[in-house]
Amino acid sequence: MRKDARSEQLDAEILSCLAELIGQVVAYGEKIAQRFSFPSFFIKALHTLDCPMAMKELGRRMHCDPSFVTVIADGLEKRGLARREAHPGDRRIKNLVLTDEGVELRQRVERELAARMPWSRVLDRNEREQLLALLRKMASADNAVVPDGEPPYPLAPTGEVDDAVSAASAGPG
Amino acid sequence: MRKDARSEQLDAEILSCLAELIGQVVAYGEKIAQRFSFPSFFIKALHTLDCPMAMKELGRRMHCDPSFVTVIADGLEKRGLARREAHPGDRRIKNLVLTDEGVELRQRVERELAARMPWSRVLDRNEREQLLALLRKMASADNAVVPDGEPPYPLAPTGEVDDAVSAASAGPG
DNA sequence: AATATAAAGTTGACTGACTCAAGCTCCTGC
DNA sequence: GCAGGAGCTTGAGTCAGTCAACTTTATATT
Repeated sequence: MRKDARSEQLDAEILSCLAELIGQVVAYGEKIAQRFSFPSFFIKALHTLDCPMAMKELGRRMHCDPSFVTVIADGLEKRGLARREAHPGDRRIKNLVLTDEGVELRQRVERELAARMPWSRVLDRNEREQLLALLRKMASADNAVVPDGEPPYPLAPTGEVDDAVSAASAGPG
Repeated sequence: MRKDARSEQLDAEILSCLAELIGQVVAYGEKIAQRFSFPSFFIKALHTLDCPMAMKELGRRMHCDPSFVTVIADGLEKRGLARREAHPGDRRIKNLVLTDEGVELRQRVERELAARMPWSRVLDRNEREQLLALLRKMASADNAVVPDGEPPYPLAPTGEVDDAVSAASAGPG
């Protein structure tokens, strides 16, 4: 069982490094939330809302109670960042849809976050491609189901680009 | 500016995948905490306490207020997992030291966590080595200072192994 | 068609993680 | 020896997040 023990050692070190990384990411998220002066779960919500989705689905993705999704939706709506829309065919469901303003803010936040993250600072292009490949493998292991039929929001990095981005965001798999 | 835009796109995708991964890690952490029936920040504390350290230092690493470290220390002490020890030379400082029981529990938790994590399940050995290298690079970018002079706690993966483990935990770099 | 069951969302009460301000003890510089 | 500051603690307070109960709508059974 030598190999297994070494393997566990490896996993443990990954966990340690990742824990630290998580700390950094969360800290940055909160800092940015403060700057925009709203609670940090709005950042999380904006990020998670990558396309129109039922409130239930948002709750699933954010690992939180449906009642809390109501709070989030209220907040986003009050600030004009999103609105509830009736689901055609099932009137129980309310789709949460970002407004233009919401999409714009989402882009800004994404870009600011991404720019400050360690991988943007210390990894070169090749390493980042490598990292993404590994992360994708892990992220898609458990869940990767998007209720298709809903178009994703654009994630245009800057106003200066047009073709490269749309091509990239179109085919992630 | 094409290259730059593509780069941002890459960073953004990394952030997305990582956000999902963080969700999974946190969720597992809470599940395990529930099983041991104590709050999940104890898990974090046990993990962070990889060697005796001042309460202040624990607070820094956990990104939380000193007063909350007091709560943590109280809890760990009450359960016999750690104790406060006077710092020789500065009586303001209290070193938080895991008891034998604490070290043992820490090992168990680490192993259970590590075993359930996505990288243990979907990445092969080579990929995990790759991942660790990348994570190390990022984690050490910001902070990587251990107040040396304090011995780290052992992280023996299992009880069935003896030599391989001690060798592995001795030289991680 | 009527009734039962269940799912999506909302509301209000509540818990508990976490912070802030103030205080105590001890160290350091003048 | 006193002023200021660091490390820790205490008590009060805040806010993120949950739980239980309810409304509305969909679906299954008879």
